Amino acid sequence: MTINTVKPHYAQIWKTVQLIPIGKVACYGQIADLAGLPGRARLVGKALGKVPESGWQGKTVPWYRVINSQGKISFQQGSESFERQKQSLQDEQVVIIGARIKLKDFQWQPDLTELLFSLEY
DNA sequence: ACCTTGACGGTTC
DNA sequence: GGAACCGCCAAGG
Repeated sequence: MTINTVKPHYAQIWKTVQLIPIGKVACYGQIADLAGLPGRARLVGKALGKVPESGWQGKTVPWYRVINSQGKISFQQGSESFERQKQSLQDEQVVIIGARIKLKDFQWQPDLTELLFSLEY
């Protein structure tokens, strides 16, 4: 995957997702805001669906750390994707009841000053 | 250029 | 909680 073949917005979203720490989760809308695309939560979902398996810019993209604003995994329960995401999160000690994750305990709360550097604004 | 699709979100009931 | 409704708008056909 080269930078030339990728939509700028996708790249920006993937880059932001790479900042979510192990064992934490973020909401689609939250990622959109941090990526400089306020209100574009749906675009984040789309972009995650296109995450290259091989990773992006040398690092993997932890797509499974992104859930919806209600604290739930967005895939339909029981689907293959759902189980894969749930398993990946549990592997990082994230507690999941059904499809629900307690945002209060596991939501990523980024340090803004740190972000300024990471995102190279 | 027009139309449909989305791993969404907030509002409201 | 949860379901229905509507706004959002880039991307892909």
